[in-house]
Amino acid sequence: MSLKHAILVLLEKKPGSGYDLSQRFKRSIGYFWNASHQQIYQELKKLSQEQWVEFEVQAQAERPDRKHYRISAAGRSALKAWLHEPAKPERLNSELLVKIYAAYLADPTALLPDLDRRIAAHREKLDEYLGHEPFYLDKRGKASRKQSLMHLTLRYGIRYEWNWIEWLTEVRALLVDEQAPAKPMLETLIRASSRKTLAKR
Amino acid sequence: MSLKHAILVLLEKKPGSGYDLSQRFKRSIGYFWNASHQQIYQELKKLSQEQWVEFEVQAQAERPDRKHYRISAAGRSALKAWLHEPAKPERLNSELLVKIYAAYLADPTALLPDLDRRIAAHREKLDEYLGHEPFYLDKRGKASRKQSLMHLTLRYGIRYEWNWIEWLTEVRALLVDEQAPAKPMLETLIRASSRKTLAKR
DNA sequence: CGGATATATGCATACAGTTGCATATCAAGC
DNA sequence: GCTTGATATGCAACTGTATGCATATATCCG
Repeated sequence: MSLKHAILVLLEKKPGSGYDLSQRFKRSIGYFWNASHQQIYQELKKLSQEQWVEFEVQAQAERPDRKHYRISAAGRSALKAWLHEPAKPERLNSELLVKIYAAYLADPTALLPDLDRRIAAHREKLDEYLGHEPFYLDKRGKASRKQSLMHLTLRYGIRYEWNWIEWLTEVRALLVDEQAPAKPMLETLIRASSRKTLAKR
Repeated sequence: MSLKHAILVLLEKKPGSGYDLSQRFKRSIGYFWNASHQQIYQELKKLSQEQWVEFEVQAQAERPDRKHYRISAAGRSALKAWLHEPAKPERLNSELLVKIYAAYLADPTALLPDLDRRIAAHREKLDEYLGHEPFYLDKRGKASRKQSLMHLTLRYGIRYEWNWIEWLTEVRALLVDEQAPAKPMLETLIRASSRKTLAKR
């Protein structure tokens, strides 16, 4: 499980409450990890039982009390140890892909609402992420390794969203026009690049 | 949950045993859905309780008995109904990305074994998927909608693996050379393409 | 004045997915 | 002869994630 570690990383960068963390999951690192507030609160409880985080209650006038969490020394070394452990292979399970694979069973337009909703959602995220990038591009050259790594994770998010948009647009074209889509440029690139890497080996 | 529906789709295409299904998950549609044999057997049990699938036991000499499953009429209409329901938004959680985000805490080479393992795994899958594609390309023009849809899901798999390879290679370069990677061509394409779509709206 | 949204935390339950184990046969390789 | 791997199915226990509910205050908007 790495929700534990995702929380530890966030707290290592900056302490905060469960609520703060859920905002940060939504607003800043959503391009590689998502967590609901319930998961976060439960995980923080476990983490403080393990002594990997500490907290102090902050009473607030006219606002509910906050538990201000920060990572402990034990938590910090657990994080470092985790970085040296092998990661388990990613597992891809996409409901939408299953639907598209099965789409021949229904009429061609049945999936259009889903497709359009998803394309719009990915466009929105892409815009958001592209809006974050100038921050990193501005300080090129003088960027620290930490900054460069954060930038790369953002670029993963950009690639991911863009990939979905391109592909879903192809699928949409097939369902609407009832014909195979024109071969997009990227496909050619993929094949060219992969032939190169294949030749190299 | 769509493991249920993934199984129904597979049985709709071709009946078979739990073992057969686990092979098909591994070998043919792994580019969008993965399931372990335990999950499959449990799900098949539930599906036959719901009367969405039927089975007959086939005794085999010198091999364990098989349960040969096929989809029922009720299962087929459940599948069709499901196609018209909205899909829930995809949720992205990548352990490796969390590690890369946190990599500044350890020495730069700590993640290299993970990266190399993952790059090799994605290359292997990419090769496998590229090997499947000629089958679809050969019958272009005379391909049915069903075939085209299957082809598109394969292309998703190809894009997915390629995307990982490209990006992981950038990350590796940063960790090894301790410098920001050269801006790859794709990144430029992404930005160009997105500006177009932004302008269109 | 009512409804939506933001702040702030949490419990209980259900469902999904993983891990470890168990059983049984046969073929291939060392 | 022994191990490994493929065929074939399954239980039990555990971990992880999702869903629904509960509470409390304040602000913003119409």
